[in-house]
Amino acid sequence: MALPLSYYQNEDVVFLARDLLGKILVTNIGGIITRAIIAETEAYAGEVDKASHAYGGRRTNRTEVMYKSGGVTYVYLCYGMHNMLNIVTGPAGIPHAVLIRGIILEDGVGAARKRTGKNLKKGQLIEGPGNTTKTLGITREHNGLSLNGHELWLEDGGFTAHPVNILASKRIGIDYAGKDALLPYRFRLK
DNA sequence: GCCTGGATCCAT
DNA sequence: TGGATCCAGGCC
Repeated sequence: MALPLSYYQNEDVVFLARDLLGKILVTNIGGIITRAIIAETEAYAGEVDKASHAYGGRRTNRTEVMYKSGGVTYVYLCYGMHNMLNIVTGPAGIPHAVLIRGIILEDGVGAARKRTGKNLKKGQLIEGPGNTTKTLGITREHNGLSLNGHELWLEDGGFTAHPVNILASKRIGIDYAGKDALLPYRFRLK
């Protein structure tokens, strides 16, 4: 069962970034199902967060999807080669997003091996947002998809991470964000 | 229209 | 530590 869209409309993006740990992320790419547990996330707090693409209310073709009502994907290209998957959260007009930075591969190992060229195993931790999308078969073609659809969705039924099993730290690769670079918005399962 | 650099990854 | 690779966003 996919999580209801109402789940994503919580205004507290930092809460959601933590809560998404342990949830199951499922892709159906051309009929091939891949399932993985979310193991690492980062919160991007919309207009007030210097690290966010929507900082200062920036509204462009790329960021437009961030302003939608929570429960859609935001996928963009980074460094000319890596697709980055975000979950848009919050009510319409509030451009919050959660970056998925790491997963634990559960099902669809064969497809994941083919996509990555690596000898991946069930239960293996996949680190890094670029590696995450590559493993799951996500590209920019999956930008703006509803998480209520048939290609990409989340399920409960992984587990709910206990606070003592969550590591909070500052975010990666956003040194340009000044003070905001120090915010403890990165969450990992221990 | 041009230029800069990036929410990365991997080999060196 | 640097190269891959390309486009968004800022500035002219």
